[in-house]
Amino acid sequence: MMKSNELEKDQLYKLRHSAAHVMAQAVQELYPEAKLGIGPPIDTGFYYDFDLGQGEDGKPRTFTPEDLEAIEKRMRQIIGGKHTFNYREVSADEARELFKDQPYKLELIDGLVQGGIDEYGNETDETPVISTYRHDAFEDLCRGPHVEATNKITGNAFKLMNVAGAYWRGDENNPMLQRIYGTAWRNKKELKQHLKMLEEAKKRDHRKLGKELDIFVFDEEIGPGLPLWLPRGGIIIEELEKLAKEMEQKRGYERVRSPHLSKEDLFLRSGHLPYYAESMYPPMEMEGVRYYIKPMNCPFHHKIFGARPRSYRDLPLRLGEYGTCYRYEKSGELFGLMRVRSMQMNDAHIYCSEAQFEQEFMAVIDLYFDYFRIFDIDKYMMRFSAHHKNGLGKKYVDNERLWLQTEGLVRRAMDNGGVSYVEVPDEAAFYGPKIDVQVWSAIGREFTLATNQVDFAQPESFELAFINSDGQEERPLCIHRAPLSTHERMVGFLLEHYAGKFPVWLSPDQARIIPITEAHNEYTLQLERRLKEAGIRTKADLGTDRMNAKIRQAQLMQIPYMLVIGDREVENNTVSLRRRDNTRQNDLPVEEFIATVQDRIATRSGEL
RNA sequence: GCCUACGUAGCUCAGGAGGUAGAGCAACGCCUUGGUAAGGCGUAGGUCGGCGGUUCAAAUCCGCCCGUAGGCUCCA
Repeated sequence: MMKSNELEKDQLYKLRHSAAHVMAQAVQELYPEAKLGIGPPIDTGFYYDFDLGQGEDGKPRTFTPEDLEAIEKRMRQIIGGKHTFNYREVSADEARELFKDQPYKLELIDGLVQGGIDEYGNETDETPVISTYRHDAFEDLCRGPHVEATNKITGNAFKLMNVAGAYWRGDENNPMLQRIYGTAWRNKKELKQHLKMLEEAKKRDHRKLGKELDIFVFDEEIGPGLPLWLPRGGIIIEELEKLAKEMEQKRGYERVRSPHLSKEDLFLRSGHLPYYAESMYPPMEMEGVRYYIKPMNCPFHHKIFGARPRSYRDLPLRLGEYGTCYRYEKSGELFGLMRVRSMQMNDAHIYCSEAQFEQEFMAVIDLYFDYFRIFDIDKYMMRFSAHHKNGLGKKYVDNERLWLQTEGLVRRAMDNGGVSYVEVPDEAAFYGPKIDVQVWSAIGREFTLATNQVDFAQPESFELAFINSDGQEERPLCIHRAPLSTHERMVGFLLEHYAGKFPVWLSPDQARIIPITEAHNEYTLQLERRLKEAGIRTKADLGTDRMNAKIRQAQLMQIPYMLVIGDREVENNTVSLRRRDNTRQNDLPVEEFIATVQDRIATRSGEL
């Protein structure tokens, strides 16, 4: 028996799917030339893809926002018609006749007939049944389910949101269709709630907060995807790096450094040029030699491993570096700090024997959990990204045996460690499988934050070896890992995660001292000096604004501690503490305040 | 890269169906000496993203380019 929330989800699903059909009918009436793609329900609504053919200028015709209004209006009329949804099964020939003017539908029918391909182009084991749903004069190839009749869709609880181009079957070599996204809910109140939620999410968008809190900027003249870190952002990065160094030092990592570019030969050997060239900045040539800027640090670390003979006694060798990498992401793929072209990675490579693999791999997973605790992260998903055999020799190193073997190693390690994960095919790196930590941005987009990857390919390309206890040469495995992601993505994520309210240890400004009148300036400056000496990032606000205005500014910048200084404080050598959560503590001895804050910082506490 | 939309002062945004622009905040100056989220007055600040075209005249119309947003593709 279904749980009630699943049942509701199912009803919503049917409602949204039905709304997609109604939209397709409306579009077809308004644009008789339109060819239909697919139109499934999604998380908050539905979409449908259309091919509108060519306009008079010979270019593909597209929708404009005004078109959406007309479509929405017609949809309401159809909904009001209370047409029932009728299911029927048809033979392949009937289906082909029915959709003879719909090339995309014919392609779908072929997929069904041949079996093994569903409407998204993915493989399926299901027995093909060709079915349609009809309401009013509109019949669509569809396996349902649907609501009983169009009036189950609430006329004022859906909204067409936007138009987007989308490639047929998600392949950029296919024609681009016009996709209309809609959102649909049970009632008007739910729709309003959803729209309000979208507004709220915008407020914690890291791009907005980054601007408001002076964390980073982009400059047109420098280039897209190349962020500038402002002093306040720089502090956050310094703190993250400090954390990483502490954690890695305790776990036996050694720090190395490597150049930002290298001769072409290195990336040919590593496999980056064969598999990854599209994402690399083009080469520069000097004295007849081609150089590339590095998209990853691994080849350099492999060279460090190989710089001298290695014994099994050296293993595991853990080489860490906050390396700066550059990747040419396509212009449309850039997204604030979450997807950039210059990035500094919390990178390390662990070289170990196969016997050591499980322990080393799980030590990295444990490190993840340590970080999650520090940052109070509980909404994430571990994704086991495996290869797909169709990509062998294209996006993946062509050695199926080693793929299956290393994937088995990862699966066993995770299962033995009792760590839950979702296995997803065709998401691996070109050199091996990985465990990615998936998180979601404020507006709901999914990102890989951290990653833990096995590499069976590059140790071989670099002919890496160590002498085992039997005196024989043995090939090490390499683990690539970046638990703190890149500085860019991590700060972007943390901005949204904390909604700008960083814990004290990460806050760019930890304390702001606010004198009530000029008469208190001297004590204020004295206090500023004391706090700074105590290692607390402090600024005295001696500006000409009134105290209230200064407090407001400090609040808006999410500064954890505001110290208001007046006659009482000067006289008693105390502070009047206002925390950013608006809790107060008056007549607090300075030493006591300092001790508390120092403790919060030292323990990286989340408490104010 | 592709589809759609947007781009006016440091920031948030008005305005403009062709006649070289306006507010609030921020900045600066003066007044105000004020106990926990904006005290008052004033000054300065923009060839309206860039380059071309149409026009007597372009911020406004057209084209191209750059950047940004929401998607598609791709991805740490």
